[in-house]
Amino acid sequence: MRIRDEEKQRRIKNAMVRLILREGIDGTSISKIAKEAGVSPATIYVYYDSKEEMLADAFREYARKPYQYLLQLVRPEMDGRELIEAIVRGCYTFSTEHEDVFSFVEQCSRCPTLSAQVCDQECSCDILDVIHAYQRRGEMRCCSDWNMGAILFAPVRFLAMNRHLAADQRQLDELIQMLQMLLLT
Amino acid sequence: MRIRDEEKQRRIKNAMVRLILREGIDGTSISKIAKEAGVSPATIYVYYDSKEEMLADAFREYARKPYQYLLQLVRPEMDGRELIEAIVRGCYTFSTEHEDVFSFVEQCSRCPTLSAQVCDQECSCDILDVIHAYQRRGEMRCCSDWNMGAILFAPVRFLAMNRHLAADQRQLDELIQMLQMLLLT
Amino acid sequence: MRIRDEEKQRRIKNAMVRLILREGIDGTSISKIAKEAGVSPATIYVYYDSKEEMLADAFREYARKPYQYLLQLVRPEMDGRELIEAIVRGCYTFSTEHEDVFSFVEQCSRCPTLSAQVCDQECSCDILDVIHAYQRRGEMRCCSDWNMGAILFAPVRFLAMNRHLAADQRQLDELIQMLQMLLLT
Amino acid sequence: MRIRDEEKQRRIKNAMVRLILREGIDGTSISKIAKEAGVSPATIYVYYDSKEEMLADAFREYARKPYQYLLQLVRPEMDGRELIEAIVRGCYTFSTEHEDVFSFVEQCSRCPTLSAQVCDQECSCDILDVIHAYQRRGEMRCCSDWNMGAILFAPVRFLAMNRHLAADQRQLDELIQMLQMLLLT
DNA sequence: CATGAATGAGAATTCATTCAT
DNA sequence: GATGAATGAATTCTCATTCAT
Repeated sequence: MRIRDEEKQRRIKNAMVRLILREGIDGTSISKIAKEAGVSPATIYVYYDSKEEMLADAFREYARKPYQYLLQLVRPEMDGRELIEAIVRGCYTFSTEHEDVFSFVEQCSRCPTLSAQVCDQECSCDILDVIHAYQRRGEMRCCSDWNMGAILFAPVRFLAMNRHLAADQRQLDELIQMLQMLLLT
Repeated sequence: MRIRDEEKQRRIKNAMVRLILREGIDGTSISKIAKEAGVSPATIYVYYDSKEEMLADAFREYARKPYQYLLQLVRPEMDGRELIEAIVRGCYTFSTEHEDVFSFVEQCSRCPTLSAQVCDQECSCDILDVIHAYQRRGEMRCCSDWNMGAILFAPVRFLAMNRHLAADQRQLDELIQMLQMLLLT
Repeated sequence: MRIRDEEKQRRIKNAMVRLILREGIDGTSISKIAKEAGVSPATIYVYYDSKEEMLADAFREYARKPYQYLLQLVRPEMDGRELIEAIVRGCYTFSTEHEDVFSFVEQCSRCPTLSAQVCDQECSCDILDVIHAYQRRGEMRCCSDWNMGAILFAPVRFLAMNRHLAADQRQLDELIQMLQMLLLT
Repeated sequence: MRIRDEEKQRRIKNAMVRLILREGIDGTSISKIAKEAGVSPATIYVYYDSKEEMLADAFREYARKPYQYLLQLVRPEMDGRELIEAIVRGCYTFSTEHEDVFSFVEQCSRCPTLSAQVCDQECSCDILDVIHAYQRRGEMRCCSDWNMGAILFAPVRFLAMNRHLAADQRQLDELIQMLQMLLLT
């Protein structure tokens, strides 16, 4: 018996995400994914019951990725100012270094048939917990988690999305400054 | 004769946008659109050369819609505080009252094969001009247009997107307050 | 607009029935049918929503055919003896002259996913009505319709099915004689 | 070791027959059979070279079953009247108690790619031999074996097939009476 | 012997588009 | 201009079978 190959499943997922970056969800078919991953289309159905399920599964996994990335960056010794910079800059860096994952998650979260799979709030809860500590210590302004997420992540993602037209480092620096102004006490 | 034609083209566009809200771009086919619009698939090709072109055309048109909606709301006699409230609340209201258009634009702007069709900056230029006036008068903080757009529109859209999980009026009020704090001088 | 072609639908049905005679229901695919009918596989879906529906529709139509064939053969001036001969011999002749339809109906009526589509009793009701008249006149033995059908049609179909191994004219003559003996008064 | 093997082969066959009752020959695949039997698809190929061969083998085995069942029922001390009743009623009972086998054999014998595997005449030869004895003793009417089979088995199978619509015990009693009338001397 | 993984071939069906009227 | 019919190409997914362990 051939043993189930975790690495092959990874290859399939990666191929899918890469393709969706290039051609969009609606331009990405099972057979293209199979070709990109170097497996047979039928093999994909060894690992997933349907295309829908494959997308949902990857969405659920990758939606956490940017927040996990941020968690690695924040250090307890940072003050509030540094925290905000780390988060916003980290968010931007992730989007550029993993633009496939970034684009994939952005597309999925707007897709009506997929968006229900993931609650952004839940994905960001760990990083929100970090922020809660700063809020309790009076270093950061208090507001609802939804607004904290909205303010901290949405604008920088907007910049990242338009980075080819617009954003350079100065843009990002300015945004960081503004958010520090707004969120620090 | 001419009137009837444009009315039909509108029906097609509306049907498309409605469908894309329900089933996503990749679940929306020409024949489904035709059925939803009550016309023959062939009729769609009287008005558009291809599906791609139809999407692009609608994207170009609808991307301006939320900003046109805002322009109607702002009045010269508003002060900065009122302007920000009008914009943010208007943005939210548009998303709920025209959720098909909102979802359509969100999906298209994340789709790699469509996003190049539209520069958000250009769509928002009129409302940005209004803001420029406030900035010149010293009523609003100066920052790059990209960041102004990022801060003013992205967070409220995030709330609108998650409105079924999260956002109620209080959430929105809080966001408005924060943005007033940040952007007023 | 091209006009809907009844003759094309006929060609599709005929192709299907011919193929099912040669290769059985489970050896008959849409693309084989399309090839046999000289149309594109997609064209079949202009006329039917699914393979299942196509089979069901044809089954419903063809299940009546052998009984309609019999109705043509029986004449009011026949006596009971002649009636039975006409029916049994007609049943056999139909099976040989339209072996595709015969085989198709036999296969469908044994298939669990199709058999519910057709009630044999209903298909044979006209010929049963003819028999009822003979029964009322005392020319034929009375029994339930189900048993009349069972006795009149099932044995001759069995012979027809095995005609390559077994049945010749003498066999059929013998069967007719026996049924006359049994059913005449 | 040997015993375990045969038990597994039996499980596979039973699973196949059960499935074919539920979903028909064309809805029954190797992997469904494997799942139903609780083995791996590959295991099936330990016992059979191909799906075709598996079907053919089972058909050859099961086609004899109803006649073996009848043989158990007939007793030398029966007179002709009792014999006919035993056969017809037995035939019916078998169809209800082993409806999977009954449906399987009915389906296979109508399937053009399988029917050649089995000659019904050969399967029924033992029970026909019993009847021959009664014929030689003058207790039963003489006719060809094909017609004897046609008359004795086909009608009751027809009733069994339609048992949910039609046949109850009274129906069966009537049929038995008619066949006694016809076949006894 | 037994197996889950793997797959080329093919299944049913849908797609975007064109045709003929 | 408008249409339902028609279709080649592509879609998702399943199949019978083989592989490697």
